[in-house]
Amino acid sequence: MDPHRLLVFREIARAGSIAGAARALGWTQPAVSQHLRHLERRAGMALVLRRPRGVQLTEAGEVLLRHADAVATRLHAAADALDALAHLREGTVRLAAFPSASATVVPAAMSLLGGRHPGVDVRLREAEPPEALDLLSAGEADLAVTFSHAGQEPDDRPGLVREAVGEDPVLLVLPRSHPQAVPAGRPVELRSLAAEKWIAGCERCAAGLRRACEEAGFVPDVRHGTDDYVVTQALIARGLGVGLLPRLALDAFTAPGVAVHPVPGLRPRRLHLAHPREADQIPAVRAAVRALRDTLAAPA
Amino acid sequence: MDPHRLLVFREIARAGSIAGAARALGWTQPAVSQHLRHLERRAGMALVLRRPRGVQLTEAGEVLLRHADAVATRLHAAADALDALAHLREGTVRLAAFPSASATVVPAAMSLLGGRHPGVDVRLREAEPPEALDLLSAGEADLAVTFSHAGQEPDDRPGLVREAVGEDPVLLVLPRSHPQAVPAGRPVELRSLAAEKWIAGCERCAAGLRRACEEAGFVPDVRHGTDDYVVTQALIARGLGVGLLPRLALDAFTAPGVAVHPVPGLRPRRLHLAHPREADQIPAVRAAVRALRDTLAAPA
DNA sequence: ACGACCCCAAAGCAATACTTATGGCATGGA
DNA sequence: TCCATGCCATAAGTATTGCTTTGGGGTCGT
Repeated sequence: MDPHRLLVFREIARAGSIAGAARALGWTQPAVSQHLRHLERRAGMALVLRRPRGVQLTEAGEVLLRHADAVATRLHAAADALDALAHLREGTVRLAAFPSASATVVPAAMSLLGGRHPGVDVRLREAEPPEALDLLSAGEADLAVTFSHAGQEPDDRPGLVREAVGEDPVLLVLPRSHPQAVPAGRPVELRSLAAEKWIAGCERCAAGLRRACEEAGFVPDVRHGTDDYVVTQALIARGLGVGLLPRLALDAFTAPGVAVHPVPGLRPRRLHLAHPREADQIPAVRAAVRALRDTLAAPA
Repeated sequence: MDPHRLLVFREIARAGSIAGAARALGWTQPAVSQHLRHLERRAGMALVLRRPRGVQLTEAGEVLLRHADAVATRLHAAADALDALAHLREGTVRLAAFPSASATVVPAAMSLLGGRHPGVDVRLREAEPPEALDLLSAGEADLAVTFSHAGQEPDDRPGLVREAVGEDPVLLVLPRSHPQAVPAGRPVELRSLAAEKWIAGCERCAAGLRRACEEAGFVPDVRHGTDDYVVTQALIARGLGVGLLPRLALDAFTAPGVAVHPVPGLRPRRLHLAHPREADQIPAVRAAVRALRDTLAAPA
């Protein structure tokens, strides 16, 4: 049952004649006539009776017409649904982002996106960069916000593309009672902290810390490790060590008992968006990328 | 939204890969690839993500798939419905027949048809031949049982075809008390009734009567006219006249007070089936024609 | 009786759809 | 590491399909 012919048949029924259908379709009369002939041959019976002023549907024709109408309705519905997705009246983006971004720039970007395209739905899933890329590879996420520390080669995965969207300065976090914590906000050289006990973050952040210390000429004495920046600050506030935290984490939360200081020469971590190579052919994803770009480009 | 491509897309989704869909369809891989490309171009966005082991549907692809499934289901339903009509598991025949046939051969034929094809539904409408042909021309009936009296040219209408299916002898009906009514069933010459009062049937039957009398050498004295054979016999039984009635009418009903006699040389009326020219391309009509033919060919 | 309007059939041409041929990319095993 | 395999895309060629052209028959109005 060729669906194209079915739609032609629908035009015949609507026009009441083959010639009328041809006019409606912008074709010649024999073109429509042939389609009808093929349909009738496949059906094994007459679908219309040829009368002087046009055609009249047989019972089979009436039956077929109902199905043709249903098909046509579905086709229109399909086109409308795609149109809604194309024009961002609908759509879903499954977004994976690391915690400190999920608490800061991502909500801001979601808000921006929601203002631009109210119909687009974002589903956020918190994931550290490696897991986030896993989600992309597995097809369980459409878009990921990731970071990589200075000197680290961000992992490239087949099929995924990465876009640098900004930097996130890494700052020194001291106990408020620390001798170097005054005056507030003064730059502190890393090498002056060679004797401190350190609290490292996640594996990738710990690697970033070690590399920075190595460049400063010492090996850090890492006593504790946690990828939770609230925990890190709690430890620091109690004087159990010092640490490095990116600004996004501190934007999300700064403990009362800690002091934050810039470290001259300490390179920021770089922020990335990642998604499957063809995902920028998905309007909702493209819009989400734009919203995240715009948010990250704007001054904090 | 080209429905053919939509079905190809459905195969892609089912197979999980373009190459798999091509195998399922018996095509080469680029053929399917091109269909998908066209769909995506018209949609304005990606419908699948190309991955090393196949493709993964995007949100738009999932949406489209649902519509494609609905379309495919409808197409199958349409094919099934036509198949049911083609194989006479379903179907309707709108039959028009004149009264005396409606009371005799038509019920018999309907019963025969019902035994052969229980799913086929016959809707009978009683109509004298001219009206029956009108119904055919107007598309309000599919098949008509008509008659024409000897010497009458049966009216041919454009677009309709006629088939002779038998004869119906015309018999003389006398009051039982009539002098010529004994012995029962003896042949009676028409000219011996020249002095009688006559009761005529419908217009066409009255014309048949006049013609028969003319051939017998007299003009009948027509006192009453009715196309109802029960009324006719009631009048005859009361001695208000004599008349001619076809055997089908008498098969349907014979009044107690009348006697029936053959008339030598009186030509029978001819029975016809009529239908639109292409209506024999309708299985249910064809089956009804066969049933009527078989019934009329069989001995009463 | 003619012209207008339906319809069908056959043959020609052009757009579409599929094939062939080739290359890129990712995965898995020798 | 490299080759083999399976996925995909692109480009060009071919063949079918689908539409047009042309010609002819029938019915209905003026």
